[in-house]
Amino acid sequence: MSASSRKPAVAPAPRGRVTVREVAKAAGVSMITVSRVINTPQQVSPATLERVHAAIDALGYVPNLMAGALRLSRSHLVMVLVPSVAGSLFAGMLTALTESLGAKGYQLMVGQSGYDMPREDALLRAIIGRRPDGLVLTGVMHSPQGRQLLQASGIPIVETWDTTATPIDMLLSVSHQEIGAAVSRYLFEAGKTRQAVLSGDDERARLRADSYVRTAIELGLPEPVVLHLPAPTTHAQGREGLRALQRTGRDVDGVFCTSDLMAAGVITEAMAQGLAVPGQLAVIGFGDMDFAASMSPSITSVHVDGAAIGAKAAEMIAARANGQRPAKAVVEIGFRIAARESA
Amino acid sequence: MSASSRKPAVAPAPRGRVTVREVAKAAGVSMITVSRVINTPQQVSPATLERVHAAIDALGYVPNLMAGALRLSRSHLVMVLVPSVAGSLFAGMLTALTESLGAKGYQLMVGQSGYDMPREDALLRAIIGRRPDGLVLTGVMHSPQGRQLLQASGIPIVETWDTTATPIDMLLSVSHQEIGAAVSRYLFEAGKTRQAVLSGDDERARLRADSYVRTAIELGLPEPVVLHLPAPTTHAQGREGLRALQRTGRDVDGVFCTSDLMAAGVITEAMAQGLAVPGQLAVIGFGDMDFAASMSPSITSVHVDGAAIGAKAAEMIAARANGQRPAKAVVEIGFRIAARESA
DNA sequence: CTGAAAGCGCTTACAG
DNA sequence: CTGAAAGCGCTTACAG
Repeated sequence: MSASSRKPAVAPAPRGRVTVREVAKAAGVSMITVSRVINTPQQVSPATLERVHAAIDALGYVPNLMAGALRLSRSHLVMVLVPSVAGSLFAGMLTALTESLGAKGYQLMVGQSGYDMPREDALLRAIIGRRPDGLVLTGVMHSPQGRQLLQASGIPIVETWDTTATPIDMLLSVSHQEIGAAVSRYLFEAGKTRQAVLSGDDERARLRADSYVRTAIELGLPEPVVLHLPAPTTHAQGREGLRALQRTGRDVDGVFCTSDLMAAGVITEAMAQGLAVPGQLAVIGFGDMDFAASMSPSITSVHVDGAAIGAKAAEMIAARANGQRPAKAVVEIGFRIAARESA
Repeated sequence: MSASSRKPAVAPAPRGRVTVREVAKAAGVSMITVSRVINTPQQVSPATLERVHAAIDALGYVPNLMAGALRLSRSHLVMVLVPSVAGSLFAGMLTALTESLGAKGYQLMVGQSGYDMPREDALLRAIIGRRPDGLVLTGVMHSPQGRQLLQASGIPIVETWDTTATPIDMLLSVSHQEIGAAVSRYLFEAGKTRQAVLSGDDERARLRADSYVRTAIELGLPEPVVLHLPAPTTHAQGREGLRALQRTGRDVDGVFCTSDLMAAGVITEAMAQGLAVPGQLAVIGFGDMDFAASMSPSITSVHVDGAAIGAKAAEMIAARANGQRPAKAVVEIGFRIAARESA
């Protein structure tokens, strides 16, 4: 008895699912032809095309994309890691990514990383293990182990919403340091000299807050009061934050909030107390959420073009997947302060 | 020359990626043993374990999850389709799904469907093609083709955030009809008899709005004014919506907004006009977003427990993936009106 | 405790 | 225009 006549070494996977094999049998053609009908129909005669399509419809065949991906080493999958899908800060980027990638034949898989870039390998391995054709990271990866794992994977990677001199691969750079400095200067030019900052305790918000403080000092102002609050920051934290600021006994005439939701909370609290905004208290937010322009008073906010980040990231990854190197591996995204009523 | 001595029929996939083969060679063991080190380490001797781990680390090996999934017909992937990742209405569900599924060894893939359940096959085929171990749909699928494709796929499916007598598979039921009716009654009991509704133009918002209108009529009130606005609805639409309502010339003392963001906009506009809320105009929102409780006036809003939906969906899918049938294929989620200052 | 062989479902360069 | 065979990277029941 030859070895190959043994009972199959492995129990077959649960049958019943339709595969190319069943379609081929039903249409009276080979599996190759079925594959061609799906991928390169121009190579198939009209009559065959019709027979195979009929079989596909009759059997409800949907090709297994994982098998194809394995064969071709192309998953047509791009992953993006955001701190939280809850916050709307990255909504513009996610929408642009979905649409730009969709147009290029990729699907987007959204993962949540929490508010700090994960230092443990687990999440990274789960990502690399799926062999995405690209990976978009919100923030830059600092952990040497993480960087090495990603670099070794060969996956095209775009780090964004932050900046670094040593990107893993490609970078869509946003300088929170410049943002913090610009906000302090903006308030200073508006005559606000007693500055404070309500900051989320995540890495990038801290960068904005620290730079804001440094700049105020450079401008010769008293050192701003800083309050750190757990990210993701909320409207309620804005209200409570203003009260906490007041409890410090320091007189404050301008507050930078590292999110618009917090800024709205500060304004709500200020108005409830009868404080004039911006007269007695100027407020600047971050993110330029939809509601910032439409509130009363409208909220002055730092605008970062998330849609541009998404579109650009999609482009870079698609280019790389096609074997091209992008024109530039590092692109500056920039920001602007949308000046409105609150400051 | 035998057929098998021909040059390989297919160009090999881009090499250089580390596979079990390389690890096995480096550790001086078989591929099977490497697989065991990763999946069932208790079956491997300590000495071998150590050698293989050393090889894995040295080579930076990360197992290809797609290959494993293909072999085992288990992707450990669950997909969820939401109208938009931008809106925060589903944030609680997404967070709960991510966490509950993560604890069970699944990864969540978030897809955007737009504000109506897709009628075209394209998206559905992209989903089924990935062979997820479960699928969570925001809303119910009406299209017969879509229903059939999904049913035939054999993928455990949870429809939610809506209700139907004929679920494809499992259902976490939310009745927008009951919600609309409850809101109209709530306003009526608060003495508001000249009711209006600002509704998104998506399917579920329409259900709430229509039921609200019917209920007001049943209560003997004049037929409410209805304004439909493009989803996803915004703060700015709330402000403009109130003005549009006023332009109809109808006197209104209670408005149901099918999102909290719109409700906040209506309140902003009312206050800008010097209207007392809720005295002259009561406002009720939907979604019970974080900020609803913290604004001033705080916003009365319909609360649906999204986190419960996420956790329950994860549980149902995991049970089904383990071959169990869930205790109940249909579970009522319910809602409550969080009574606050605005109504 | 360790290994050989088969197969998950697909696709492509070559031959006819 | 159509088909045979090999192989993408992994895992498992059986044998030793």
